[in-house]
Amino acid sequence: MTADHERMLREASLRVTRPRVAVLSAVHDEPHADTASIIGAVRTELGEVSHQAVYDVLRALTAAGLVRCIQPPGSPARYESRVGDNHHHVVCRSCGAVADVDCAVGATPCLTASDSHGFAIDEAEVVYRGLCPACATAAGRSAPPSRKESRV
Amino acid sequence: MTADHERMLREASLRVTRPRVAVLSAVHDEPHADTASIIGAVRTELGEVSHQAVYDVLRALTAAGLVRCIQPPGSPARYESRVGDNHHHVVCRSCGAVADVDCAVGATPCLTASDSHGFAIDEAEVVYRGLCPACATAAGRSAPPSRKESRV
DNA sequence: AGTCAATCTTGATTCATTCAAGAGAATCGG
DNA sequence: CCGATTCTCTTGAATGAATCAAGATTGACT
Repeated sequence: MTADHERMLREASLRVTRPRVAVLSAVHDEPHADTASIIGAVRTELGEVSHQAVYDVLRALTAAGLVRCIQPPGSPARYESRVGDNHHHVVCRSCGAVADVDCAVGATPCLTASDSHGFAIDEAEVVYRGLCPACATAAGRSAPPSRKESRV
Repeated sequence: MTADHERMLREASLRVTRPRVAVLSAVHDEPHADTASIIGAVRTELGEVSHQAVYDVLRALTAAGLVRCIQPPGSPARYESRVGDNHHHVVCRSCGAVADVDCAVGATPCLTASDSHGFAIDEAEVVYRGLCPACATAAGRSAPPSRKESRV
């Protein structure tokens, strides 16, 4: 429902425009979508929209805290709507799929650096790497599938 | 001391060429150097060397486990010579400086995800973000940081 | 030395992202 | 409701990292 998204924009003191609502919907509909997928989804809904607009919107939404940007190496930027909680990501080495991973229960061990070299650390992001179920079984018998889209 | 680096290459079954020795030296001399810096260092030592050669060499060295590639968001790829131990990195939000951070607890505590969604996780990389000492003091008196809450 | 395969050079290309300038639209005070 | 203001979108071009392709060199082994 777009009414929710409109309200989210207003509450974040952002102007409500159709590209913004569409981008927000796209990120909610397909978590971990990369920029190209988002542009595609927005254009499916609204017709032609400039990629520049999508980039601007994503930046504004990220700055407002409505979406979160993750940048896995070897993949374009991806966005997700889960914000404000402490969760990380696992990225498939083979196909690039991304899934959410809640932080290991307990004391968040890795967030306590032993020697911070004087850095004022305020955030830590953990990226797990491995094989997704599909690629793991595929690798067991033949060549793994080539890189494709993110899938929850 | 190029003799050591030559030996490292031979022990990894890699051909010993001047570009390779120079790249290996550069990575050892300047930890966390980005690709452009490495190209610069190599050219300072050898004269003109194609960037393609440096890319190829870095890939070969990474595959052989002689160097490690880290890819902080918003920065080109960086390389370091510390391999085989479990350590992570802290990246300055302001200037992009990178420093090593030893994992606080035990050997590989970060590999314990609470729910792996069936992924076969074999590695975890932790990226801490914050301000380096220089940028922290600079931000203290001039432009104050506009950062949001520190969500771990 | 001679041979072969790995490596480097040259040059072009892809891709994600950003920059710049102007047209257009959302919000707010009247 | 309406105009003014400011933010947002469109258009078009540019940047920068990294990759691809083809041919020339060169290291390693016999």
